[in-house]
Amino acid sequence: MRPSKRDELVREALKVFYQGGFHATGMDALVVATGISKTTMFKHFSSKEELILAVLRLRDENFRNWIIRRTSELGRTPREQLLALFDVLAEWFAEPDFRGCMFIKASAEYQEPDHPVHVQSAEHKRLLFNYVRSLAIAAGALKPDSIARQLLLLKEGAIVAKHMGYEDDPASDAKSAARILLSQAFGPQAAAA
Amino acid sequence: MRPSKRDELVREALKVFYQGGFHATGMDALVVATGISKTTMFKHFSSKEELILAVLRLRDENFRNWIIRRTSELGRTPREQLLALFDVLAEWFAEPDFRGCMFIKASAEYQEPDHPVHVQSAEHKRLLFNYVRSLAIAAGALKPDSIARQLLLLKEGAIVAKHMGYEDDPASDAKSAARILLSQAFGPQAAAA
DNA sequence: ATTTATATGAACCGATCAGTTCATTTATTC
DNA sequence: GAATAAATGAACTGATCGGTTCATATAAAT
Repeated sequence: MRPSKRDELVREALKVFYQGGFHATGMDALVVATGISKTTMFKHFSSKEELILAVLRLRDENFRNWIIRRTSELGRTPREQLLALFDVLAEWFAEPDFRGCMFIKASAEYQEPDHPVHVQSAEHKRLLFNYVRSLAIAAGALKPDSIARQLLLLKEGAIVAKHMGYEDDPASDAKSAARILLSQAFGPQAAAA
Repeated sequence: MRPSKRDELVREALKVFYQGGFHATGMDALVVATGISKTTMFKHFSSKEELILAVLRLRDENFRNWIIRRTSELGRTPREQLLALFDVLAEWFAEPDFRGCMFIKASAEYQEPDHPVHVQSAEHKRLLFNYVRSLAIAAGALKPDSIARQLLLLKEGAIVAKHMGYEDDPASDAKSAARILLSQAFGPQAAAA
């Protein structure tokens, strides 16, 4: 079995759902957008929800790998990488097709706390937290969990602000706030990054 | 004209949309939930979208007034009120029916930047920013716009984290971060709040 | 009591929803 | 070239979507 059609469907559905939303995008719209027949779609996925879950899995993989790769490229030390998170954010915001965080939007459309889509969206945030915490630990932060949570609050806030469009450069605001928080996270006497 | 039915509809629709989402809540569901006939609904609002806009106007009024009142009650000085923002946030999160920010969710479902629902949701955030900035100015912050934006990034991030359920007490994390940012916002020599 | 405005129920509209059925076609593989 | 598997198009299901029509009923105001 060459799963190319299935993968192609998930890849294209990711784009369409990301731009158009989940409820607002019907399966027939996916047929038009992908050129894949509805029969084939429902042979690979027994429901729209399962397709959405597959899309979210791919998004998590792509997005998290990209974050890890770019922070590694932009920062030499773990502490620099923590700060570089917000430069990566700025790169993302600058993409012409930027439409906010797919997981925030997914959990906004599927609100019930134990809905599979909601649960899986939260899992992405936990995995990202694990990465940021590992950087904080490697950097020698006094309270790595705490600083990781705080930095990620800034990140989520910036994503929301950018997506809603009421702020011009939230990544820059988040970065300057992060710099202050980081300067406190290694003890009062620690040197700057 | 006694506009009681219209107001009653908007008040009830606010609850149902907030709990169930916009696309996922049909007009017939509102008929069941409110007991108001569909004929009457479309006599007051020419479309579902207009009803949603009226709901968002009410939400903005209620929510912003509540924030202003509670911060005033919890903090004596403007600077205390800036910090109290995050105690108000914690109160909100503790409400049993908490379901995140209605405006974040609305702009997640209506993504096009110039869609009326998206535009009006962003306007709510701007109005809230104006209030926080006025507190920062009254408190004598060096860069009131900057600190207001930073504090609001923490607020939005905390709302998202709480709604998605991947963090237990994001309001507390946001508050401790806010304390650090505030301590820098009045100059290196300024006393703590 | 009569006018005027507001609200009602229920049937109805065409469009779209997620999902199914089925006969046919296109590739792979041996 | 026969067998096997994957994909197709198109029609179809029943439910629901936002929104309309219309005749009736319920008020309040004069």
